[in-house]
Amino acid sequence: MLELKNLPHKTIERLSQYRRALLICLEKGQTHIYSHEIARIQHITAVQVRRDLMLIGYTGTLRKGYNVKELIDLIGEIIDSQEGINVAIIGMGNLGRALINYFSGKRSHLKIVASFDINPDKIGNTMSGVPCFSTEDMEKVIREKNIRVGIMTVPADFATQTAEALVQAGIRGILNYTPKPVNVPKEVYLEEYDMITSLEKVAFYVKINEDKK
Amino acid sequence: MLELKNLPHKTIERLSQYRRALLICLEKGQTHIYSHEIARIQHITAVQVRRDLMLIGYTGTLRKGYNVKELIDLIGEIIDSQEGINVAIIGMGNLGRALINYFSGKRSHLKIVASFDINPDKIGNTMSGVPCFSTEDMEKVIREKNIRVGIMTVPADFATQTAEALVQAGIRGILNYTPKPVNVPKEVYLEEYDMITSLEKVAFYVKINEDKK
DNA sequence: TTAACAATGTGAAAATAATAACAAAAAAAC
DNA sequence: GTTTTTTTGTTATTATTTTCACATTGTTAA
Ligand SMILES: NC(=O)c1ccc[n+]([C@@H]2O[C@H](COP(=O)([O-])OP(=O)(O)OC[C@H]3O[C@@H](n4cnc5c(N)ncnc54)[C@H](O)[C@@H]3O)[C@@H](O)[C@H]2O)c1
Ligand SMILES: NC(=O)c1ccc[n+]([C@@H]2O[C@H](COP(=O)([O-])OP(=O)(O)OC[C@H]3O[C@@H](n4cnc5c(N)ncnc54)[C@H](O)[C@@H]3O)[C@@H](O)[C@H]2O)c1
Repeated sequence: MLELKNLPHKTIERLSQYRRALLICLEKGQTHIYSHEIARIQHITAVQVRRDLMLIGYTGTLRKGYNVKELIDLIGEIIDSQEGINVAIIGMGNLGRALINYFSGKRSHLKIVASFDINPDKIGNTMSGVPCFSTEDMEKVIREKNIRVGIMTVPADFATQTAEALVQAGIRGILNYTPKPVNVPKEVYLEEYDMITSLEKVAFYVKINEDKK
Repeated sequence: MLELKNLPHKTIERLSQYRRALLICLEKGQTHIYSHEIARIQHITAVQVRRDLMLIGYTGTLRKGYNVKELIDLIGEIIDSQEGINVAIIGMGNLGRALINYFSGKRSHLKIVASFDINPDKIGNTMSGVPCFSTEDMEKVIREKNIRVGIMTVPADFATQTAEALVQAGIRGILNYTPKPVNVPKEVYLEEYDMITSLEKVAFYVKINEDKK
């Protein structure tokens, strides 16, 4: 039997990316796609693509490639939850607003249903259909709306207390965009990302490439 | 001799993260730190930390741990360029503005010195000290200001043409925040990041954790 | 009809990354 | 002054991820 939890982490990330690319193909009316076409879009090898699809048990057609629609649906069955997942954004500053704009309407199974802030000017407003609540009501709203994932975009100084409040409220996953790493119990899945790390990595390899010459 | 280009990619990322944490320690007046303290902050093991530091040839003091100041400086010597790197942001929308705010004054060796847009309302403005130019002048400005890294935050439909223009202008590294993967010649270092992939990954592991019960 | 081609699927190998195990040594405790 | 503790540094081992190599099989074309 296909054991989802044994799928490599990297495969999960790539499946999300494949689907993103496949959705564009579908829109353009493309019905089939070869592994090497997916590979070229994602800057990886065709073998890698085929192996990932093998891992999720999808079989293409020889010489025709993979059925775009079918593959999108299968990836959905693998990585999405049947019942969808409600998401909240904590901290309606620049980044929080940018994310709400970006996500709104993008993925049907991931719904941003609430945002939170401490600034009274923001509380009570609605942005792209997402209402902003006071952080004081966080636990109540999270439970009422069955929010399972929180995206943290508060100032770094508030990262720790925000994570604690989210855990307290029974959140199941946190995506932390503040540059302050936070601690959560092991049953809460945590993903952290700092844009400065990415930029420093790019800068490092630019340096290396220049030195090579 | 220490061969920088042989450092594992993951080590580079972690070095950036270690430094971020160390800078906070330094601010607090902490002079030394143990490998297990760094490890706990980053949610990794102490061995991993020691191994990374071994790879860059840094030696701590037995029982005192690592000298915070020294380690910050050494990481700088490894991952920063001597002369600093000038950076541009292309697309001054929500995300572009958020990034400029976030980066400004954060890292002395990475300087955002220009932004670009096609919207006449934005061209000519300055944000956090960063002037906004027309994309028509991109090649000229990039060469004049010796900009080597570009951060793409334009709408996805303009991703391809923006990447081409950057390459044309002689850029050396691109950090692509649009959800559209782009192609660049191999001498240009490319890093792509899509927030939806991160969110879908969190959602997937939340699902898996719930199924386990 | 048959040979060449172009694609998938996968076991085996290689590369990369993380962890375990432990020696060495300074500091602390006794 | 000796033993215990604690921490670093590093080799060996294990785990994970990617790539190679090639069998398989429809399709195209000679
Ligand atoms: N701007 C970026 O591009 C960027 C990039 C990466 C990471 N970050 C990080 O993301 C975070 C947000 O960045 P930003 O530019 O949006 O900052 P911002 O100052 O614009 O927004 C922060 C928001 O959080 C609210 N807030 C403050 N304390 C709060 C609390 N305890 N609970 C809930 N809300 C609270 C503020 O009222 C404000 O609306 C920061 O930690 C920043 O370092 C930002
Ligand atoms: N908002 C987010 O949180 C978020 C997150 C991840 C990725 N993204 C992606 O980042 C990109 C920007 O997102 P956003 O929310 O800032 O969008 P936005 O619409 O607010 O901003 C886009 C900006 O780019 C400018 N622009 C348009 N065409 C351009 C061109 N050819 N050259 C230069 N500038 C041009 C526009 O004038 C505008 O200022 C999008 O591709 C989006 O998918 C956004």
